[in-house]
Amino acid sequence: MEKSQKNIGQSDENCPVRKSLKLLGGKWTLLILFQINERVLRYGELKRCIPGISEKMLIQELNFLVEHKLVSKKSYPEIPPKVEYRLTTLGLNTLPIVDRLAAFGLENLNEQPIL
Amino acid sequence: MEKSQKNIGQSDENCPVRKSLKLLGGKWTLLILFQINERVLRYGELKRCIPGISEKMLIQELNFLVEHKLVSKKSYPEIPPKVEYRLTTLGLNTLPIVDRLAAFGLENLNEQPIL
DNA sequence: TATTGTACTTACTTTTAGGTTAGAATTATT
DNA sequence: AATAATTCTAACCTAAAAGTAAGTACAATA
Repeated sequence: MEKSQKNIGQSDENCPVRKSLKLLGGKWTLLILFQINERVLRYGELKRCIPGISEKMLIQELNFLVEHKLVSKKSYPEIPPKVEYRLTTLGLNTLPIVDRLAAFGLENLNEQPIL
Repeated sequence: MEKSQKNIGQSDENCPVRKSLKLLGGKWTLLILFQINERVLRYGELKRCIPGISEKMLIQELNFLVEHKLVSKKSYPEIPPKVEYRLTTLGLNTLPIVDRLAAFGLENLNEQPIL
């Protein structure tokens, strides 16, 4: 194989799957994006949407998502505080991934407690 | 809200996204499925396809994938050993997910070292 | 003045994932 | 007799991810 030839089927650091996974591969990441979806959700609502997540993890993930421009955040100067989260355009672009994930789950992981 | 009403937008343990993530959410899982794809690959080839993975992780993941019926394994009684891996029907069903992941990476994570 | 609601923050501990290194098995080759 | 080739195993260790629990801020409300 020549040096100049493309490394077909080789997943180096520039592999798009790897890059996506680095951004979206967290335990809660895609689930949170899925829950926000096309809605506008307050922090508390979101928390109720994802039973089992700890406040720490939720905030941590949300900060990460805002930092990486997948989610935008709007705080209202009120007491008690009010904060809204929604997907950015980039965040919306992840929805096809989550949709496939959901479809796979529905079609292939019915009932059976696999793990 | 009535008790009998569906918990719309609520991600409990039966949420298909959560179930899929439980099965496919490992660091290397989707990448390995992506690499195998529609090919038939020997262990060594696969290893070369995924620079950076350790032998331990690769074997561990492959065992996991075989155990969960996403990948099938065929050993030839030869010395030195020869083992082939390929996707099962279930494994092939995950490819749309990886495709979306790849597309997202290509379309949104160009060049910029985000992480 | 005590309590409630909301969105966090901090410190600490535990769990899990992942990495490293070495080695086993077996036959052909040098 | 040593080496290579290939697929895997086992022991150990570290670092990152995640969980737990408590606390903060501030005004409204009771």
